[in-house]
Amino acid sequence: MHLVENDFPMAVGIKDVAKVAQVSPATVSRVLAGRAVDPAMRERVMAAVKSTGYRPNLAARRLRSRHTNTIGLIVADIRNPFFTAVSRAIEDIAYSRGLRVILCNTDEDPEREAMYLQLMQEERVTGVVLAPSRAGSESAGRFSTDFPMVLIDRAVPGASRDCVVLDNEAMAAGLVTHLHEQGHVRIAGLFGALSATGVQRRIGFEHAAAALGVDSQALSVPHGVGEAEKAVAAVMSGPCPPTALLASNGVMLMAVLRALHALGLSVPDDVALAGFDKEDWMEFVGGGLTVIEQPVEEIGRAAMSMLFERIDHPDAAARRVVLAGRLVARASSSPPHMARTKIQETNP
Amino acid sequence: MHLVENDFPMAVGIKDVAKVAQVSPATVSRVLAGRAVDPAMRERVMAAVKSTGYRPNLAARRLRSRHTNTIGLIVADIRNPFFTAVSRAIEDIAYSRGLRVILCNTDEDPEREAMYLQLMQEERVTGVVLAPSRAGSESAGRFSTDFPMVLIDRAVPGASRDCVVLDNEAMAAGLVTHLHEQGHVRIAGLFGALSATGVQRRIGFEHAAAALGVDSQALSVPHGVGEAEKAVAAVMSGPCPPTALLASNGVMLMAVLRALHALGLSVPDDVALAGFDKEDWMEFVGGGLTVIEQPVEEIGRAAMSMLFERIDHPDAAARRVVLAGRLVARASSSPPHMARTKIQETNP
DNA sequence: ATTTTGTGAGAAAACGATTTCTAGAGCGAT
DNA sequence: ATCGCTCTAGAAATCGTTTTCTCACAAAAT
Repeated sequence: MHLVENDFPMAVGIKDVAKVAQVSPATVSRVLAGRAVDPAMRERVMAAVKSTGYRPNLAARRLRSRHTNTIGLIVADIRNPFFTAVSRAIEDIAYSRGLRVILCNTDEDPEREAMYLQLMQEERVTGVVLAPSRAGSESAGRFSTDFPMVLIDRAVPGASRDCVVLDNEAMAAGLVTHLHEQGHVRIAGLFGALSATGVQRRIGFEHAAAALGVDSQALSVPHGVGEAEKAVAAVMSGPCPPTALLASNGVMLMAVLRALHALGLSVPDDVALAGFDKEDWMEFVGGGLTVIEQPVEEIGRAAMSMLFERIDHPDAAARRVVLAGRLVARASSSPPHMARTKIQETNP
Repeated sequence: MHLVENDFPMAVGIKDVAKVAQVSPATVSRVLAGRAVDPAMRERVMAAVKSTGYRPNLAARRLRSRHTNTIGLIVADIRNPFFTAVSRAIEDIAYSRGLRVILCNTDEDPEREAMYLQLMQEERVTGVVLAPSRAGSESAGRFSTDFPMVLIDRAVPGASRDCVVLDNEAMAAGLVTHLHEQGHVRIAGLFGALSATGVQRRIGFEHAAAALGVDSQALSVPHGVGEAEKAVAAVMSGPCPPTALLASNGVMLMAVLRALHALGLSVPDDVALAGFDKEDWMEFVGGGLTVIEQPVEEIGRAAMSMLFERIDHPDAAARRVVLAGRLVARASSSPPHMARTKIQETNP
């Protein structure tokens, strides 16, 4: 027995198919594009395609036809489950519409973001969905691109660009209100320093805290391993530590949890915890983590339909879709001092 | 103030640049490709590129040069953190080598997998890294493609194809051995029905259990929400339920956890739990989940270097790289009956 | 019966780059 | 001084399709 030798399929092109089917290349093209041709010829062409194993060369097709049927999807962090969820939604929609997707991951690096945006230009993509980094959102918002683009998750408030975002301020305020209702009056919030989202959530947090008379402390945490841990350690070792912590996204939530774990503090007995982004595992820690769940599918759908409309009407006015999240209240935001209360009941 | 009007950049091509720089298109091409040209001309060309805002058309470039500098990455489930981790590693390597990546997600659907493989053909990709579904791995293993391809994570044992896989049998056996050492003698394992990986882990599980005299029960769980929950409920409600559960991957582990939660059982007090794939949150549940950690970066690196070698030597013999995982032993695999033991110590 | 209209198929142009081919220039060796 | 070699730059061919152009033929309208 020997391996299947490479029979040298020798790059069968449309001309070869045409020769086999005894028609012109143009006719093969027309058959493949599903346009009107004589049924008998169509039959011959289909047979020839099958027998030759012909696969059209997409580069040639795109060059000549001048549309790529490709969209770019540029996200800041593919490991963040929020982005993978949105990506899947977008990908499904795109492929069901016959569009290919180029997925790019910037790792919150504005330079890589710019590089990818330029790549999209060179690919002559039909459109782009972009979750910009903070620095990126400023330039992306300002400068005009050759292709339709919609921003998701993060967007500068001023720039006139299509975007779909969460109502971050309201959601952050909702979280603070919830914690306040649970009896928390000293709350610290940790916000990503690099994303517009983090900034907006911080603003909502601070305003709500001020309005409710909550003693609040907002920290901007740089992107990078260990940063959140340091911040939590600092805030919890103060003279009068907060009774509740708020994290501005799922990754941050994870980092806060690790920091608390390292400090030997448990949720919610020693400190309450709430945040953004719902991930599957969150129902198992701290008796269930209280979070704002984002409508990921809807974000994807909205982004894609905005993109399609933008493609159809390049000169229409920019629109901004603001979606609401859902507060998932669970045990991690329980009232403060429960642990101490219990001890007092038990000890004397 | 009015918006920036679209000034119709009107598709500036290499000829326009050539005209501005007063050289031939060939010279522009050579400058851009970094080949030897008169420094003065190079200067003029660079200036012209900058002033015209020229971006090369990749479709044209690929058509003429006959290489796409693109690799396809086809994974079964992008939401599975294992695949996102491997994807990131591969993406980083590819981009650092000047290759673009097309990321595709098959959702364990052999039909989509075949569709994507065909797409890769049409894109004339330089190579493909594929994590096949079970049905897919059989066909992908058998049939020859026009491009170099390496399989990751899952691979049929017989087929002569490059692949990099975990030593699944040994790792599963290691997990069983570990549980046995902890005193567990009744273990149930849940394995994905659709992946070759699941099958191999099941074999390792069964062999090790038999060798150690462990009372084992192996279940194949179909892909789909709720399937694992049903299986766990069935196995735990039997007359003599196992004292430990083993899950064949991270997603399964999550599902088992949810099922146990629903049944009101806690880990490890009511039942021990261990599995494959290490995710960040796992240190927080059940006192820390015992898992086999896969060397994701190394898998990505190995896959890429195999792919490069395959590209350089298309006719070399197929190779199989088998990597070892690392057992992360934590509290979730604690000895059985600890809860009862504690109660006995405390109560009398 | 003749002109108009419409339709389908082949020939040829075009898409935008890279690569090959060709010619001229520079330079060292005989 | 001539030959031959290397090297650079422009002209032209080329990659594999789709699209436009052209024409023949058939059906509809006058």
